[in-house]
Amino acid sequence: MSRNEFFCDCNVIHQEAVLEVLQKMPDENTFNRLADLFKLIGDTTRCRILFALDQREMCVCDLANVLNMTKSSISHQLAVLRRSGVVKCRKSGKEVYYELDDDHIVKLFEVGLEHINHKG
Amino acid sequence: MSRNEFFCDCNVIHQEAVLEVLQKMPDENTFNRLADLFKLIGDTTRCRILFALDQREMCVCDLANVLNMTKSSISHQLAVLRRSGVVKCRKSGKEVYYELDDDHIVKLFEVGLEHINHKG
DNA sequence: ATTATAGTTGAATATATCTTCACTTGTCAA
DNA sequence: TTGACAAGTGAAGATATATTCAACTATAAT
Repeated sequence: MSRNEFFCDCNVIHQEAVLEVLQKMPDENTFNRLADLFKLIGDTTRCRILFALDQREMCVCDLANVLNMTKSSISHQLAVLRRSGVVKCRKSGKEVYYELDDDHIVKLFEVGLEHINHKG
Repeated sequence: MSRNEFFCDCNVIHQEAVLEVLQKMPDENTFNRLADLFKLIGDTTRCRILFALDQREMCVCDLANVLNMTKSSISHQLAVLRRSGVVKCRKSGKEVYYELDDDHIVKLFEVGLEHINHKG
């Protein structure tokens, strides 16, 4: 096989391996959404927000105190989480209360914690 | 309660909620490691590499062809994955074969895929 | 030995993203 | 109606990170 049949800057070592795996690979969109999901929880601040909201519903000010960060910073991150559909909110007077809106997030945390407790 | 007992730029709305959640929160190190884990798989390229390696062991050149990217780019990302202990490699002649070295990664993928299939 | 190739690596550029700051909005209380 | 405060937001600055490019190493084949 010549290198030009594939799109990399090298020769193909194992053609059948490449083709076999290519067939099994999900499409680009799936990977983008998967990576976006993990990127979403791949930030210390958002991790802590989600963990806190898994304990109980909280308003922005409470979260700011729990995380020891400014309301503005928390609010920006909550907007990200809201847009991604992993948290939802309800307004009550001047306050806005947030809670988790996704069971999978908790599962991901559990598996993630297993991982880091298992490793050094 | 005065605002100065807490560290945020606002008053505390629900003191007991804050204290209760604070008690349940893991320490900083745990969140850093958790976020780092998710950040690790929160990248399209690394997602695809890990997915491919979950199908079978592959060398760098094969991976480059599967992902349609340069060897250099793949190699950089493999170094990241190696340092984090989620892949391991063995050398054979001129080639270096990589494989998954972490069961949790596959579990995380499964839960992640459930999530994105469940949502729109 | 020389050449070709698989793989790694450092530096640089480009891009994404997190926090801060200043301002705005909406709601409650006086 | 005015003041206070919770929350949201756009812009800016700072930081992190992904890919490219150009060496460089190591191995195999001639």
